[in-house]
Amino acid sequence: MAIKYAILGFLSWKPFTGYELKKIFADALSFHWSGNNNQIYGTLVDLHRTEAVSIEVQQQEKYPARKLYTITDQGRRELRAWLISEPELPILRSIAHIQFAWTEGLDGTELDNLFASYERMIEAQVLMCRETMERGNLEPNRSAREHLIWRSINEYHIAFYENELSWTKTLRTRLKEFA
Amino acid sequence: MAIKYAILGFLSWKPFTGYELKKIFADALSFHWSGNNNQIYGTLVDLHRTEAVSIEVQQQEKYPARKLYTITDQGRRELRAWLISEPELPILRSIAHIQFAWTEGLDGTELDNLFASYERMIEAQVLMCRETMERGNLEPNRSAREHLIWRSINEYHIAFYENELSWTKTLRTRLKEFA
DNA sequence: CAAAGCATGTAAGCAGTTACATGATTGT
DNA sequence: ACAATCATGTAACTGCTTACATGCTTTG
Repeated sequence: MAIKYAILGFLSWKPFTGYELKKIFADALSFHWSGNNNQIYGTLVDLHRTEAVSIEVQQQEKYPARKLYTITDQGRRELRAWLISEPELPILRSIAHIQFAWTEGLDGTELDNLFASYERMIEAQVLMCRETMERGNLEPNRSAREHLIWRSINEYHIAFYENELSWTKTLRTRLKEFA
Repeated sequence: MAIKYAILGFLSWKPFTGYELKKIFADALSFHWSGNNNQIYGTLVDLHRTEAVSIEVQQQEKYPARKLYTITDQGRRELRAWLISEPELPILRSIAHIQFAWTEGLDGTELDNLFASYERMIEAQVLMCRETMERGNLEPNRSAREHLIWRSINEYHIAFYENELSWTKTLRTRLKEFA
């Protein structure tokens, strides 16, 4: 249940509504959830049930009422306990690599087409990441230390795709010898 | 349903039983499924229902009967169609990075402990990957081209964790300035 | 004598996704 | 007129995981 702590993290910065959190997750580079309602609204209900957050319902004239969630002391303690607990290993899953693994039956052109198509996708992804990052994806920025960490995490994400790209290019070049 | 094609891939190399496939997935570096029964036996039932594989039941004296699965022409066609289809983007999810993102409330020592613990985990993972790879994780090796692809995929996996390791070390060093 | 291996399969559950549902308001 | 934004929530589904269940055999 990591999304629980991702949400608690945002609320430890400042109060948000479910709708806002949903948008944050949908645009985020490094918070990898899709930002679907089920998970966010559900987790918020759960956090409220366990008294990790409190709710303030704000009536509005022109728009539907919004629920502003604020972290409680209990919530801060829970978050802190998680933060100092054993981290998890990162997970990498590359379906495309499985595709590549079983290409023995393809001829040179088919194989190169596959790699070319992959290269284009990764290239587009690198550009998208850069854009998202330059668009200055919202960030707490409460201290130089925090800023360094957030920038490093974002750069790591771009580097991941750039690395994938250069891997693909190298392999593709080397495969030309078999054409 | 990528595991379906991962299994079809292995069967396009040579026939296997469910039990063998399960072990293959459990030990594999680059086929990231846990190798749990539900998925493998279930997928095999499915592949048989759609006539992508045929079953030969082999009675044994001392051990339970085994079902040897062989790919059919239909199965080879399905696999081939998938192989030349649009690849998927690789997925990276690092719960630990979310942990790092919300450490503003930790003091220098707590933060360094967290990073140190992460560094140790990744180091262990790199070693494990190397071992798995050197133990010559089974590989079709039907041609120089195929061998190059498989080696590249394995090396990519190690490089992924090595890259994570150097990222962690760099960030950790830079964070010492804030201590 | 216990643990691991051979070999199959089932049950229960979590995490995450897309799509549906409502209904006013604002922008193109 | 149509789409998007604001704001909440629900339903149905996929993918994947751990754990359970059986029962014989081999190894430590």
